[in-house]
Amino acid sequence: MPKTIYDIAKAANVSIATVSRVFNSSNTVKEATKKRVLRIADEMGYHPQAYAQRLASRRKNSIMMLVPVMSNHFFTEILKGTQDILVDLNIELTIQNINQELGVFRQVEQILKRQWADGYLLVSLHLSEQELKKLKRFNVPLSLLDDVSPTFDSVGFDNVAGGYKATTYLLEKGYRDIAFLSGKVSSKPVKERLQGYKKALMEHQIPFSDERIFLGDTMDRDGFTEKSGYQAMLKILSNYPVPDAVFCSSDIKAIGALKAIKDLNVKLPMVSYDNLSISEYTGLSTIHQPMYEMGYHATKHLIERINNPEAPICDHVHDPELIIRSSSEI
Amino acid sequence: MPKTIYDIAKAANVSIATVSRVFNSSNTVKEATKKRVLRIADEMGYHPQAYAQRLASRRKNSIMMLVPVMSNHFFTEILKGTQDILVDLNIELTIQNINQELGVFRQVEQILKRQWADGYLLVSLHLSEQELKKLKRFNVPLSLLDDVSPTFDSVGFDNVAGGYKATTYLLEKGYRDIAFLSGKVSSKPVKERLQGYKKALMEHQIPFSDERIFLGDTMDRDGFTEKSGYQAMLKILSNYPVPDAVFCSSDIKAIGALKAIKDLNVKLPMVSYDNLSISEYTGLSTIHQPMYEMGYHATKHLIERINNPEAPICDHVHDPELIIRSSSEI
DNA sequence: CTGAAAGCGCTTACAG
DNA sequence: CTGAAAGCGCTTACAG
Repeated sequence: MPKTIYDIAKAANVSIATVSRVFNSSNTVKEATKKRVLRIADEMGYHPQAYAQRLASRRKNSIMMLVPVMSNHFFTEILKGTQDILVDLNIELTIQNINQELGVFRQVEQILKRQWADGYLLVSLHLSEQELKKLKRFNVPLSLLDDVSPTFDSVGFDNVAGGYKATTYLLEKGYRDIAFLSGKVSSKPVKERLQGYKKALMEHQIPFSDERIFLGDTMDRDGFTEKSGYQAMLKILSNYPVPDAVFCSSDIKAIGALKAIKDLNVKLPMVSYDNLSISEYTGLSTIHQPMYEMGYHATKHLIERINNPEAPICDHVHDPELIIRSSSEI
Repeated sequence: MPKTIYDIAKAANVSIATVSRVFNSSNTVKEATKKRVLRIADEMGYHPQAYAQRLASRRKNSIMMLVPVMSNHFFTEILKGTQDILVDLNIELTIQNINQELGVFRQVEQILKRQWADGYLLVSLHLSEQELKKLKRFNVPLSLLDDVSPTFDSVGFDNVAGGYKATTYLLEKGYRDIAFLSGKVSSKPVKERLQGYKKALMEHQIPFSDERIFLGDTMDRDGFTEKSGYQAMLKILSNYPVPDAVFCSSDIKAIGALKAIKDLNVKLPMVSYDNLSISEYTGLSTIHQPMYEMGYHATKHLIERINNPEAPICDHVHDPELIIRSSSEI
């Protein structure tokens, strides 16, 4: 049987209040008593139960991160930024995986209701503005990461600008027939990147055509997989006329696409999106997103919001940066 | 202010016991009452608080996964296996990140003491046998993943066999001077893979030499990074004589190594380890580990252990499988 | 089918 | 510096 505060109190010959004070590092406890209690607690393997503690204190000292883990590297970087803030403040972080197939909004709502944490970090969840407004009623600090919204604090990317930058680069190199290697079309970032692509075309007086959007057949993880990129590139290369450059919606897809290009032994310049750490080693020209900084800022905003619920809402939009490596230089 | 069970009880004109029963889907509540309570609760945005609920019921219905998130793809696959079991059983999963720089054992101990969950899944933590024994005293269900131990249920890989298989393949192709591209030498999987490498050499009467072990300079994430692989391969290629084949301790390192090979425009056959999903698209010959299955089995064992603490300890060791692609075929 | 009441393991004014 | 006691928001025999 696990030990309780009563067991420790009895063994140390003090009241439970004293034991509690020791564990909450109150400095009103005599040094000798403190030491004794700590020793006995250690011997008996005791530590206050998280649940009881949080119920009684009504403080949670914890924030929760909701993520669709699909985003691998992306997520790891964000996590580093988050942890760098939290460690100093001694705030606990719990990660909850959101299953994209099971109704994202309902899962979020369920979690908020249960009052696990002092605040929540919603990563890449892309809820609609309407859904976000509904979450307001829980009246709980909440920060969006990889998203922008007037409803909550948010730290996002300008995906439109990213798509625009990537496409413009290819246009300025003289390519006219640029394909868009898309992810799942309903995905918010994909839509925005496409929008930037269109804008760039328009500025160069190149008509946009639906037929220049290519998709893989596999659509798990919003189509952000190597396989899906491979399939789409196969389609691009079997098209007539073959486009003379490609803007690819993600690095992971680009890795798959690169293989198709290699397998068919052709050349096709490509710029993609994300700048994962493998991208540097596979020579991808790509749009970089400062993920660490995002994690850092979003977490910071959340903490500030917890401490001051009435502060004006703030949103950060990080500018995308184009990084040129070999994939775009034929 | 968040609503409590009292608010709902009052609004619905029932006792708090009835409200509680509704949320615990007891079937002793009259259908009409149930509906009314549910409607009112929904209107008021009420749901039982996790903390209070778990304290009162002494059931947690939740398991916790402890991971050093360093392992990207690896982890994602495992998570899928875990979730596929948990969803059906309606058990909650909490993910806790373990910081490898902050004393793994102490963090684990701390978490176990706080009694968050009914059981814990320790992923790739590689605690020593001695440390594991110390955890016994918490008397809590615990399953190891990517580890083997007689002390707890475990699902691991035979890293020695994997290293042996990879090296033997290269030996049988006729290569005699095979380098080992290592990760951090203190890492348990690295040690074991090295052991398999040595065993294979010995069987072919090839003397082992420390000078054939190459390391990168960057050692974050136990040296499992592209950068570290790149650095190490640069060393290999500047060595005289240049080895005629390489066994690389991880796919991520191999991606970096591949770039070095390409940059210097040489050829060097290589087999690596992990079979990440990018490996298929970058042509890595590698050792495959069935990660999904592992997640699945480890979770299953944990649930069984929770239901039957006295069952005999069981451990699964998954056999590694060699997958040949282009990187080893010059 | 429903309610009154004890209890889960803590924290924290309050009093000394 | 320490203790007695109320309370955090729930669940669950027990009784009806």
